[in-house]
Amino acid sequence: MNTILVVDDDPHIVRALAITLKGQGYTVVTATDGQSALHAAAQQPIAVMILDLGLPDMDGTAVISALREWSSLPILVLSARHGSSDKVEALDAGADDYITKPFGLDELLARLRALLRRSIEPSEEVTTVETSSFTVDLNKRQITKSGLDVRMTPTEWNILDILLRNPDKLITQQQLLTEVWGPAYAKEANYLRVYMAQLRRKLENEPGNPRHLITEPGMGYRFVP
Amino acid sequence: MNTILVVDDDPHIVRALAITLKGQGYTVVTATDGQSALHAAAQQPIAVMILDLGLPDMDGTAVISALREWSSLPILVLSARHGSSDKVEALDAGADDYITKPFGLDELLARLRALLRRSIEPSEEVTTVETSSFTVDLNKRQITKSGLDVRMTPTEWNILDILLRNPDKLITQQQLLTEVWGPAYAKEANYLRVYMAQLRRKLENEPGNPRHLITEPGMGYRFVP
DNA sequence: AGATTTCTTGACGAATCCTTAACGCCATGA
DNA sequence: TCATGGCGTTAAGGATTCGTCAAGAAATCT
Repeated sequence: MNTILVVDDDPHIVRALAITLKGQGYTVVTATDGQSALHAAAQQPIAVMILDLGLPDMDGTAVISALREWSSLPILVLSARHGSSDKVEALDAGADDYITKPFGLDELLARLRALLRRSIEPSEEVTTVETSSFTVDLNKRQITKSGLDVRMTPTEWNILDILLRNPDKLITQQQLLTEVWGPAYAKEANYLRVYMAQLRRKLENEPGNPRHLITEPGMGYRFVP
Repeated sequence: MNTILVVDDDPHIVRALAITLKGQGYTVVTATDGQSALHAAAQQPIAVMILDLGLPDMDGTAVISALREWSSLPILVLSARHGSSDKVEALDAGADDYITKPFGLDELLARLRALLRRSIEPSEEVTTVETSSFTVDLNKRQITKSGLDVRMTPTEWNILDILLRNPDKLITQQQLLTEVWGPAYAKEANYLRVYMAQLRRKLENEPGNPRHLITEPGMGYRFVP
């Protein structure tokens, strides 16, 4: 189910929110400062982030800006500050909604639903990709090659997923690195070389002479069906 | 530019909002009741709808539900009612945001920007350039010439990208050199000669007699579709 | 806690790309 | 006619990037 990331420095609020959200059927992940919030967002796919602006280690808008460097997940801001300049600042930094404390739980949940409703749309449709040497079901995360199932590690999946959802499109090394490892790793092209080799060994008929996972020297990689 | 549809039964508010929004560079369309609002939304592409809940002819949530039957455009609700049940109702009917009157104009504008930011994404620009001898998809970075894919090196692509995004426009050698190699190389016209020759060999039917990648002696180069 | 899988890191030859220089062509003007 | 300057073409070296392998660290599972 959808995973919500709750970020607040007050453990009471975090626990109360977590209980409420779990009661609604969401999966909940928590953080109590900006650094761990960013880390948590990079670890797993998050559907919506609920962010308190008053964090101990860094400014709330700084968290938003840092996240927006590499992610477009919806952000719902909680804040005790009613000043309109705070709202404008947070929204323009990249937040999607802003509620002031104290707030009604039912309103929070309704706004959450509104954000989730939008973020569901784009996926679907392209669920299964077929080539001459392998078949991938992107939703079930299942790969078949000549009748046999192929297992992928999490990192391998992330890379493959990006490439397969953009057939024929050149994906920059930077894009791949920031999407999979985060913006701090944008120059570690080693990783890509290692993982592309593994993907080819698992998927291509002739790993040394790939026909679907193509290298564009100096630029990036491309999936050709 | 983006078109905003303002719906409110109070003409004063409509006019005030319209003036403010136009001042921000938006195009504004107005309506004072639910029926004409739905009609206006059907007439033209609307980027965001700002909707007052207290309309004379029909309930505000009814307008939202009716609109959501066929459109997914972002809706920002204005309302004098502070009750959380009103908010939940409107948001669950399909609204994307909810502000209670009285509201700060700068907050309204910030929330508007947040909604617009999200709705821009899906319109992936179809940047594909076609000529009599080759086809280029600038988004995918893919080039086709008589059915076959053509590969480009990073430098070749940088030059081609600049020329193709400015059809019929003369690009000086300085511009190309500074964009691709940096300002320190602004006088190394050798590079351009070498790379233009390679581009022509890969793209033109008669590389010695180019029809699309034209030299303007003493000045620069020009792409002619 | 131990075992297994996964991730990170470094090094090397091979492949690719960039730079540079040399030469021929053509138009212009002395 | 010849000299000059800008442009096109080609080829070779040196620099960069890529594929591959292996081994230790970290994370995950049992």
